[in-house]
Amino acid sequence: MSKPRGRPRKFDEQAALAQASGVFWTQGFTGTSLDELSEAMGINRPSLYNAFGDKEAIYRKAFELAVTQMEEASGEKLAHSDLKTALTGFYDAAIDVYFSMDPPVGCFVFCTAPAEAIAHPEFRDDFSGVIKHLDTALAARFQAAQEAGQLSKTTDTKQMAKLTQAVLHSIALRARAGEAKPGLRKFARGFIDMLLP
Amino acid sequence: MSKPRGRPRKFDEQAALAQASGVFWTQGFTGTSLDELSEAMGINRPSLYNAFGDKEAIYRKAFELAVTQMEEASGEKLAHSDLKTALTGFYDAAIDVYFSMDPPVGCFVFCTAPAEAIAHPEFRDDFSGVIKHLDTALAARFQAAQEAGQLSKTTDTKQMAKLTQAVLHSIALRARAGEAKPGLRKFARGFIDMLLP
DNA sequence: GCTTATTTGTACTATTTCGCATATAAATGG
DNA sequence: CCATTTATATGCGAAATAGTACAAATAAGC
Repeated sequence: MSKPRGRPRKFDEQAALAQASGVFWTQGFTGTSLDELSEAMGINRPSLYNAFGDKEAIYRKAFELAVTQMEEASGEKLAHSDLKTALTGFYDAAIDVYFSMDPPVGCFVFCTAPAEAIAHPEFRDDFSGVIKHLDTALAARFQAAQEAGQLSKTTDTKQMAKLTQAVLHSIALRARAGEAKPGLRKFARGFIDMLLP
Repeated sequence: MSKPRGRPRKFDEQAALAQASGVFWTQGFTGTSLDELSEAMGINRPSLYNAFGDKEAIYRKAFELAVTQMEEASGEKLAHSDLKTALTGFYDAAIDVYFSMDPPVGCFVFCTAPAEAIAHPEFRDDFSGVIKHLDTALAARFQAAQEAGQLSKTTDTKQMAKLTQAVLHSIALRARAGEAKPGLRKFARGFIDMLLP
């Protein structure tokens, strides 16, 4: 609890990472220079290394932060007791994030991260982890719905989870391609209606 | 028909672009240097500029080539008279492309291209064009199935096309995340079975 | 054979990039 | 007040990068 010994930091670590996240999000890992990061985070390069490590480490921490925020926002919506409401809220939350910048940039995880996944296996593992985590979260939600009698016992919850995530993937990509928000929301609703008539 | 005037080229334009496509595919636009391209294509830098233009121009031509090959392969499968066979072939063809390299790299269009779409609006338009083109092709295929009596007249063919493409998007991303081929084929088949019971 | 047209290859430049060395600043502990 | 610890700031340096100038090479046209 005692204050750290040396000169105090001039920046907030989380806020700085949030800035870094925004830059990586729009420009990608290789497309972002340390000078740009330094500028956006308000920290000069030597302090960056001191606080976060090299460029890869900064990227992974920024990525993790973006994922955490995303999972918290959508996870909350997904927990709603009514499945249809839960799914609608889940997609809407994601779409809101995809359109949170100007111009809209789509998804960090599903649009930016994949490009670096081949050259950087650690990035690929981070990326793969998000997909798997979401698979299990969605499958668990569908299983809960089955037990609550909102869903037929015969439906394959894992397959349904993958399909639900597929729609999210598509929305992410379409948002980055420049499609408008209402069309994407409509697409999500159409899918939900088909799933839960 | 007469032979061109000056010194003849030492390389085949299409083959060289195919090589460039492979490099961009795995490393992205910013992740690829002109030296790497020069090396992979077997053409030194000044000749690259002379033949194709700058790095952006090379990228767009390589992208276009990859898209064309992809659309030809999957379009052929999609044309099969039986809808179920057509869709199965469509996905299998795509999956084969996604696993055609070692290690498997997933999709150029849906995994690599999106990352550059914000910084390069021309790339975004190329990317967006593929999505729209596939939307119309799939919708047309479903409409044909309706007219052939293989599909209920009440189904929304456009929505169905988007859903079908969503599954493709997801397969592309999962392939890049490192998921294995059989699981992705199974996912596709599960979707088709759900669509056409 | 000579001119013209085009490609190739070497070499160059200006810029950007990452990472670090070194010195200075700002805090705590005693 | 002094030693210790940590952060900041300036700036260096080696490597990579995009793009180009220029001369040599290789063809066709006449």
